[in-house]
Amino acid sequence: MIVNVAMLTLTNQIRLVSEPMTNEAPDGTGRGGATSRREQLLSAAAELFARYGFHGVGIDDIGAAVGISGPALYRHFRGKDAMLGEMLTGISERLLHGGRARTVNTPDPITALEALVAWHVEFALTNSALITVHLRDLDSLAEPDRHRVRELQRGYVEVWVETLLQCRPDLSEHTARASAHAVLGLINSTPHSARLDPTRMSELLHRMAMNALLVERREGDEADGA
Amino acid sequence: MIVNVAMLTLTNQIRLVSEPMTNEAPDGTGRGGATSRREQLLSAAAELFARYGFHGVGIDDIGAAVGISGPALYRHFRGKDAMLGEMLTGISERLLHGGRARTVNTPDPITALEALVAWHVEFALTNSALITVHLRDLDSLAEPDRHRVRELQRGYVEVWVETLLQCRPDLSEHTARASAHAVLGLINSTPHSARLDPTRMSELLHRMAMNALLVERREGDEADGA
DNA sequence: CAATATAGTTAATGATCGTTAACGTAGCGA
DNA sequence: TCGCTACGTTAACGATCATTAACTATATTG
Repeated sequence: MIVNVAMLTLTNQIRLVSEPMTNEAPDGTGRGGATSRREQLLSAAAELFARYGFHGVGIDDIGAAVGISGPALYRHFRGKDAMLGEMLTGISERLLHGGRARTVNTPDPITALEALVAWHVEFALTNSALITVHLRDLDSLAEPDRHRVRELQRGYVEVWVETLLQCRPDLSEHTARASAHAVLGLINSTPHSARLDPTRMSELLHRMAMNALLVERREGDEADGA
Repeated sequence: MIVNVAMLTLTNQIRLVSEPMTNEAPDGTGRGGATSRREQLLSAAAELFARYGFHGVGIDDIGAAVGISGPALYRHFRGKDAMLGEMLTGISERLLHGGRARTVNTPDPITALEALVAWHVEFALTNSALITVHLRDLDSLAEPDRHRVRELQRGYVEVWVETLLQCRPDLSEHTARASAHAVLGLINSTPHSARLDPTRMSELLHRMAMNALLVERREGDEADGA
């Protein structure tokens, strides 16, 4: 339904002729250095989910994207839902831990905020498919995973809110949270954007984000209390 | 699959008991003043598509959301695809025409940019479901509609780029386009955001957007030429 | 009042899709 | 060499879902 039929059959042909039959890590858990089948599948699925949405991608499409066909996927994942779950919890954990790591032991709040912005910009530019899926298909997740992802997301936003409040004591917590969401939206727009080269794009997003966050506001912002 | 079963059956009951059987506009094209069935269906579908994605919503879910059941939808639309098509072309046209209308006959470029920001902020706050669908399900569109929507989107971004370039002659066109996308991402983040009350939210987004756009840059931005 | 258009209903159909079953094979350790 | 495991394959199953068919009721109109 998605890729052309030529590619479906061709990849199979190619696999039989030229592929050295996965000589990387012996175990299926992907502990080895080279990219295991699991990682190949997750990466391909992320790309497909980003473009067509979770429900718009079939198991056969995912398999075909890495040169295997259809149900072979069940040798590596418990199912299609499990792939999405692993994908989203993975990205959420990486974001949260990266954000935390970059804000502790900083000399002053502004430096911490700069580090946070730099971290998210770098992540979004490097993993744009994951960013798209994480914005798009969270509600396609089954309950145990969805709750976990939401908690991780909340924690990540909390890192932003705390850092921002230290830079801007004039803001209410509500306003700081809304500002954080807005700037994350700005940075996460990269997948849809006409991109410059990575260096310029990174600089541009960084500067826009900092200036959006550090605007001086006039009187009466935190009047709404709780 | 989406709404609970109780609601599905209950709405049917309620319809039989209390609904005055659509006494608004006589024609099905929705020319009348009150909301016609078509508009009810479009609105409900937008909400559902926004939350679950186009492929995640069934025809029965859409019908149930307005108190009719399943295939009754085909009395108003040629199919599910046609609903999405109408939804996305509609929103894209409204955005483009609104943007154009607000930038002609402005005294100076900065005022035009303010008007553009105000327009998009107002639109995004008022139609957050449509914004989400339009970011999310464009690729679920069949070919004639998709092309049209993309052209309208491109035109809208072009309005932003032209206005921004008048305010910021120091920017290259590439940089202006990337900036426009980024600010649209900032404003479009509203659906995912912990919202303040509309007035404060609107002010916050407006101020953040203007400051993101009107940052003074240091030397050497437009050096990349074409 | 008959006729017709409008807007519903339920049942059936056909395609798609996730998942499982049954089976094959290459590599490897005892 | 004998099995065991990892990793594929294709075929079948069952559910879901968009769409169509067949039918009903209400309201307007000549």
